[in-house]
Amino acid sequence: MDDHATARSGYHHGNLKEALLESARKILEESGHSALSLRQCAKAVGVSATAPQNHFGNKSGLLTALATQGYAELVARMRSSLPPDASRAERRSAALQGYVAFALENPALYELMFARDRVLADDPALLEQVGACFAVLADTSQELGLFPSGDPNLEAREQVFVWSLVHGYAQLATAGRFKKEAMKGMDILSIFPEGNQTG
Amino acid sequence: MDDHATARSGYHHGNLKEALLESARKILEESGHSALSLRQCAKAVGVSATAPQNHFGNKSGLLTALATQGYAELVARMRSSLPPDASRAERRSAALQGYVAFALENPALYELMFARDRVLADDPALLEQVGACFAVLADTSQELGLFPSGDPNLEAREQVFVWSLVHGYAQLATAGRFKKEAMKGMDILSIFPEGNQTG
DNA sequence: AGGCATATATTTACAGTGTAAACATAAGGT
DNA sequence: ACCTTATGTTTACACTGTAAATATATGCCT
Repeated sequence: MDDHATARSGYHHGNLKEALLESARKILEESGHSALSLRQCAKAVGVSATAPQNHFGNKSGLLTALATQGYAELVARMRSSLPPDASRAERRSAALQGYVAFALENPALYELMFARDRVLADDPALLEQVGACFAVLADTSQELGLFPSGDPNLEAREQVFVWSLVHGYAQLATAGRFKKEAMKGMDILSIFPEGNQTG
Repeated sequence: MDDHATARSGYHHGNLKEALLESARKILEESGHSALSLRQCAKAVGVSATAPQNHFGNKSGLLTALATQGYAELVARMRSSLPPDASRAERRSAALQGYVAFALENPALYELMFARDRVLADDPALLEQVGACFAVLADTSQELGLFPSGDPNLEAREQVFVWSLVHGYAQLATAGRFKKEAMKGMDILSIFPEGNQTG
């Protein structure tokens, strides 16, 4: 009958995989990662306790799918609302602000995206999105003017610098490690050192 | 009889708390956080399954104690082998290198130290060590020469910058996010922009 | 010394969880 | 129609955290 989305013929859900991801995401941000279980997701969707196994194999599979989704959204956030003729410095500012905004809006998911153990690190779909994410950062990391221009390893150095700075800021901010009174009017752009560009 | 350390009168262990911490640490680094359970720690020490409850209350208590221990070691690492008359730039280099070295040597513990959910964030002993850790970073963060010197918020800006850069680098490095071929001869100092100091 | 409060460790019990295996039901292609 | 596959269910089991009751040692007080 209805060939898309929330088909429900009683026995078959019709869109269970995405429904499970959605409820998993909700549980994760609302109740923290310790409350996220396959069985709770199943119950929230109204399906048997072991139904998620058919779609994700095991819990790592679900978490991997969540992380993959997270990276895709992060990339979209970094690219959002950018005029096509923006300068590299403008693209960098937009990407950095979008990156941090995503982390602050989805702290539990963001933590999962960088967790060492919970996710299948060599999942192809995940690797693809991770690559896309870091490609955006790499593109915007050039020509910082912070390192000696004769350096043969200049590009790599600039990339590592930008990734480290923005990830560290994002995670420390979401973890609440910075004192609030010192953070007034401070954001990722205000701690980004000016190179020798005009900006 | 023996009033210290590994006393063993059959029933009472004598040093169970530290023994549990030790085995927890071992399990964490050798088998990952998913393998770390109170029951496994108890079994490793040769004690009943619920004995850890007497010393840590619950699992969060054990993880909090682990994280506290981690921060203490991190501080020691940052301060290690520094001549008392070292300049601020020298202290900064030593602290940054010690910080990253600790993270690379204890990746699972380091992740736990910045986890959002697993640890009792307001534990006094933990807060004390966190404070000590950040005090070292704050001390070494001054006079970077990277931001306008007239800035009324200069100190806070410098601190946030240094914490973000070193934490981001440490976590991305432990997570293996940097491509290996680009990392040859690159470390935290080589991505630290030179200010206007002599260094 | 005896005696009692406390700390430390055990046993038992129970609800959640992940996961494997066998089974049931729907969907699709030949 | 029939078989194959995909999708859900049921059942079963081992492992985990945690509460509660119990047992054993330690320390202090008189």
